[in-house]
Amino acid sequence: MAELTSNSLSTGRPAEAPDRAPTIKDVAERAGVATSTVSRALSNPDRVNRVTRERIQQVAAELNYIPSSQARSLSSGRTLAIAVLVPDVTNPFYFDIIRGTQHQLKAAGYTQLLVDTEESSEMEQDTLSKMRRSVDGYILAASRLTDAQLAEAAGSQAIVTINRASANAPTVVIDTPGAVVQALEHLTSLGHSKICYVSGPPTSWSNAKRWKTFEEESRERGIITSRVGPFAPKTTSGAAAADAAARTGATACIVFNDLLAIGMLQRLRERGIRVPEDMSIVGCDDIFGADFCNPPLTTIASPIEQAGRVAVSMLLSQLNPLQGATNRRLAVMPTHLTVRSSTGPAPL
Amino acid sequence: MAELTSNSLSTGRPAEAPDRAPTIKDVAERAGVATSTVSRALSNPDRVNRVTRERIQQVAAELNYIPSSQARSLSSGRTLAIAVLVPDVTNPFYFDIIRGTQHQLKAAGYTQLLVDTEESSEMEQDTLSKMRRSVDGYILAASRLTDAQLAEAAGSQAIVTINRASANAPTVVIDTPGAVVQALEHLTSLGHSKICYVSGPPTSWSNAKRWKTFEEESRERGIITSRVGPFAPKTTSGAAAADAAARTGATACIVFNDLLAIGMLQRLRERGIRVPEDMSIVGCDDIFGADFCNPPLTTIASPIEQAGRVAVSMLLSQLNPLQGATNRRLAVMPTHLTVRSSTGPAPL
DNA sequence: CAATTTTTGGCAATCGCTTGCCGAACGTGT
DNA sequence: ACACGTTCGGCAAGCGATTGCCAAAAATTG
Repeated sequence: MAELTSNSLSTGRPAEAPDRAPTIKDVAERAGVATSTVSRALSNPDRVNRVTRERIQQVAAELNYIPSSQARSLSSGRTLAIAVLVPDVTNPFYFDIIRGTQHQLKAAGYTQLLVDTEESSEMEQDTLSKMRRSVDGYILAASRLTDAQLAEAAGSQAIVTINRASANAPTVVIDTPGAVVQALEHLTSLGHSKICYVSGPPTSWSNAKRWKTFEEESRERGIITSRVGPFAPKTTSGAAAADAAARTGATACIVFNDLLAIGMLQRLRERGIRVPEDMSIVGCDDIFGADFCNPPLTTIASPIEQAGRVAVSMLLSQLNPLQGATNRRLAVMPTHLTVRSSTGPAPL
Repeated sequence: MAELTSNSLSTGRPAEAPDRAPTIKDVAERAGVATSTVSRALSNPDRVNRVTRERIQQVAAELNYIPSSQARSLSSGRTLAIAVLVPDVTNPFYFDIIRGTQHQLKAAGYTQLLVDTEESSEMEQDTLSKMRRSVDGYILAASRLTDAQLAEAAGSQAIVTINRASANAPTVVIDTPGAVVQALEHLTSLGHSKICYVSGPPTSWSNAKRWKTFEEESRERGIITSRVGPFAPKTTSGAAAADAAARTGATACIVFNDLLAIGMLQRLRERGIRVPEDMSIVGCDDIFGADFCNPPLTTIASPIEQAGRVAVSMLLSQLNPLQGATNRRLAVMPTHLTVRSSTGPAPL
């Protein structure tokens, strides 16, 4: 990088463009070809003779030429950027999704635009419309949109959702039913028969899904269910959640997510309700912190980072329909119950 | 959004552009003016008559016109995008920085490009050069660059660093010396006289800074110091760190960051070393989880989100030098010691 | 009311790159 | 050698904005 100034000096005449970033034109001139040839050599290598191509590539490298993504997308129509919308960047659940998408996008030469929609469907919609010109597609993690909104959006742009099934867009979800069943069996085998579901945000699809499965499966097993909430998916909502759950007389709770569960843990301890002796707690997501909270949380784990990666590949295959690719519309990530210390035998 | 199709129908003739996003030209035609006027009406309102401007704005709204950021930046030279580079998106320490920058950038009409540099200075450099055409500036959180690299980069582009002082770029740092002094006083007042510093990554500026202050201040107070490490700033490195620290015979540790400290907590518990009875631990950063780990961590807290915000405003004022703005080159965020349960009286 | 200044809006060049189209050069089969 | 199919590289027209320059219109002034 540093040597290229000296490099242009070595051409004989002083460097023409002292500082300004080199453009395709600079490369073309220096290589003695037209800009169109440079363009092709760089982005459509087969279209140009090998020796020409190599010369151009060499010159480009010497000049440290980097094509302007703006100019490129202006003329080509593709931006090579994908927006990833998450309800809350500080929620650890999304960390791994973000990392997963980031990895996969970068590998494919795309840029990731991360947007925090602050749990607001308005903001989500707004972003969707404001960014439509600047990205090729969207990944919506835990979208708060209604079905209708989602359908409309998916009609005009490439979208993949995570943890939000929809008939209109490809989706990657985690296997909630399977997960709930595992949790339920774990709890019943420990002797619990009165179990409470601690509900997350009303606009959350996965919350609805979890509750539904929980209720159905519980009925089948003759478990007495109750439900409290909704609560915001934050540790700070845990106190209220814990109090509400304690009142129901349940001996175990399945909690919408780990954030809430961890908050509950703290509150229960304050109130002298022992976990798991008096009350068992099962969380969801196995987020950062679930393993070192007190007590460590039994929780439903899932390969979240992979979910992000899968979402990206689904989106990209939607954007660049390859030959033999069977466009998957749905991916279900497996789950497993990670048992730690927040669950134990039911009190007598 | 939905009404605009019907809107164009109501003009009498069928909608001209059925689907394609409306361009400035569409707006111009519909409003009966030239594109240049539309451009001005929208981004330089004083340059155009009030009634014309309002008509244009109305038409733009009807059409749901959104200017193409690519086209805009091609001609104007500004991208209205800022890249934020962090060493590890899944490190909770950066969450709040990210959220802070995101907020502030959005408020100023900028787009945030988040990049995970994976603790690698090569990747950081690479990003810096690859993105130079697509962003107006960079925020480097905990940069791993050398001084020389940083200086070079800062020479050709707008940069603000966080937690990395540099003569060449404006910086926001947290008040490490103050923090270390607080921690030290806390520990000495509890009777500790042999304290170990648990070191983070060798390329981390704040690590170096913390160690330096620790050593100096300890010397003044007659404390016997030791140092172990370096360790990667992850909970998984905590085990090795704990073992190493235990060997030193120190009764208290000041740990590079909370991630590492939390990992140590787990290991110490496994080994039956009680915290704080046998060993006191002080972390840094007060990240998510520091309050609910076991035992809750005494740590040095700092307004991280605000650091992100400040960094953004420093960067923006660098980009758009306002009139009376005294361009600050350095912002120091205050710190305070949050005492929880991981520190206690020194063993006899 | 003429002269001058200020507003206001349009023209057209430009930003850097992609791509459809075309012609030159180069093989090939007969 | 001739007609024909390929390959390769250049020309030039955009992509959708911004902006310097200019002229028409309006406002101000003496």
